[in-house]
Amino acid sequence: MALTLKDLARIADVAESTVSRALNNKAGVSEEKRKEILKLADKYNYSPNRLAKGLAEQKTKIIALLLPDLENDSSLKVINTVEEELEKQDYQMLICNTKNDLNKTENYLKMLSEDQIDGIIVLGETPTTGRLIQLGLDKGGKIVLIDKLLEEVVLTSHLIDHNKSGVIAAEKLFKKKVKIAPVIMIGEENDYIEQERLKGFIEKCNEHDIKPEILTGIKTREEGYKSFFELVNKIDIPAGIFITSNIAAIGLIESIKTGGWLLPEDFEVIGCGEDIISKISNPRLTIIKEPIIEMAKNAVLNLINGIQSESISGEVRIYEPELVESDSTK
Amino acid sequence: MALTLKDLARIADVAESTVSRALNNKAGVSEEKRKEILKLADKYNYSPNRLAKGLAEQKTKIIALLLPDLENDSSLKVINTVEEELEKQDYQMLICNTKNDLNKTENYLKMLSEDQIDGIIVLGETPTTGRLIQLGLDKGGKIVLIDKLLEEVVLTSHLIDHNKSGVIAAEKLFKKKVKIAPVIMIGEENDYIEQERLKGFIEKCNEHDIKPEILTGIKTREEGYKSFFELVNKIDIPAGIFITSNIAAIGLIESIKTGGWLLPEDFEVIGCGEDIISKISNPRLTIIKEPIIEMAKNAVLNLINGIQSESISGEVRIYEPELVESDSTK
DNA sequence: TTGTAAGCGTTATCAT
DNA sequence: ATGATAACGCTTACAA
Repeated sequence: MALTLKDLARIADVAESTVSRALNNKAGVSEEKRKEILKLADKYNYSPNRLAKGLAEQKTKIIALLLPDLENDSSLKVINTVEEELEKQDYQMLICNTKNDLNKTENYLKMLSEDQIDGIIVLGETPTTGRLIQLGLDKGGKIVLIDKLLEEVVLTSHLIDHNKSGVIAAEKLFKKKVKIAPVIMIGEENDYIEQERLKGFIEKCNEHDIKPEILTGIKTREEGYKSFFELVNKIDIPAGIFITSNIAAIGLIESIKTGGWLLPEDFEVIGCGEDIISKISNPRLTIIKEPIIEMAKNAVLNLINGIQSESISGEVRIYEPELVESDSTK
Repeated sequence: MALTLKDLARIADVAESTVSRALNNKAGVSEEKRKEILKLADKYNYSPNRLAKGLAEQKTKIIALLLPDLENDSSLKVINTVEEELEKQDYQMLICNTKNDLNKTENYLKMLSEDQIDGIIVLGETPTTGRLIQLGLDKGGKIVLIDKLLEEVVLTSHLIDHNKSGVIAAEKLFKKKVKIAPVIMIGEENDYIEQERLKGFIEKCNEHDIKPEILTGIKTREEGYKSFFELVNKIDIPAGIFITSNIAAIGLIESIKTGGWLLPEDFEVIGCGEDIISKISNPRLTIIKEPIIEMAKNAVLNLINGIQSESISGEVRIYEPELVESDSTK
């Protein structure tokens, strides 16, 4: 159907190897012949077959992105960034949504091992078993992690210092009203990330000799809304609140306003992660920003670098979250 | 490195063709041998090489999803749905973000034509030239469109009746206060989709012998906010507003409330598209829902069906938008 | 510089 | 039912 390299060789009346060299800018062809071949390739609109190339070269220039979900803004950001970086380098990306399901993950890993892909980027809570590393090792450990812990041989782990998030939030909430216990609202109680944030928050509070108020299981807008009333029953003085779920923050803000309190005058609120929600809340949410775009970018660079240099480093990079102030704090 | 079919054949002491038949459940192997081979394959953890398979079979079980951006919720929904459906059928997906850029698109199309992918799903405003069809024809026109117009041979076009969106919105806004001109706020003025919505809206208004108020260029939250004041200068009676950008709707709602008006009592607001924003607005936004998930699902089904049946139908399916009432209308 | 031929890991055709 | 072998489209020693 489509023109092949073989056809091109016949047309140019040279050997296939010569065409291959010419097309790939490799030494061993006279400039004269190369130009001629390139012209013909262009004229006949030749396009190489990646499968054949991959088979011969043992590399595909395709990498896979394993994600735990496709629900939130940050997944989208990562996809976006990874895609952008890959495209620059002529790589392509397969999206694998594991949905936090081990079966689906296994399934994908099996597919990927068949695909001869060059590398994998694993994001966040994607559940994995030993098979991940097994697969990786086949290709020389070309795996990069973003915000995920794994005691396995990987190229690079890009981690967020979630503890620091808690510290920063506590620090900010303390600034002006030292005597009031700040509040932290987290989602899943035994989630590693939430635990880290919580620890950092508590630590910082302890420095000030104060015990923070802790509410757990606040993930939805409704839970955010209700949590406020739960809160005002416990404490009667306005305070600062660090709430890790932005969607819950929306509910929280609503309930504060509904209750007749002023924001940020009475209650300061800090969210976590810069997404669309934090931008459209009213007032706009002050947040602890996690540099996921930078992380994703570096992840891709690391991966491609690792693929091309055949090295297995096993490096760990820690990224610091950062306070981005908007109108929900003063 | 990894075990190949050839190795397996040697181990089982049979010909490669026999192993291939056994592995692929094809006729021509005794049950006895098949079982034996399957057991060995399992034991040695054999996994086929998709590249080689693809090369031999001339099909890859990979399809590409071309999108105009990776910014909004609906892109995410489509990715999510497409991925889900494909995974069921053991297909994989390459994400190609064209960013509404013809160069990037061309680039991708070139890559894709090298990839020997089995099909393409093109979403929305992805800019395309004749090369798309050219590429498609090579593989027999395995292209499916979602919410995109293209006068080219494709398998199926899945289109939203955007005109109807305008009609439904106008209808709803009219219901109770027949004498007041409803308002429509759209974004890009010469965007096809917005034009259709506008036309439908105007048509319906005309049925009631009323000229609607039309505001264009309302895309951001800020524009939504300001548009309200622009509006109250023109009309002095509370009215209903159909605003096609949800993010702008957030601004609009804010300004209405800031202005001291009640919502939905004074101003009814209808948005477009069911995304996270419409759910977290306060009050929750009544919207014209476009069935993109259903469309995406059907698109995948169509595509895979088309790939397997080698047919080129050229069908068009129209999807009707639907009013989903929340609290911003009464 | 150029060509020949083997090899990448499968499937498919044709004998046996 | 089974096996040998060509074919898929490319790269890459090795020869010439």
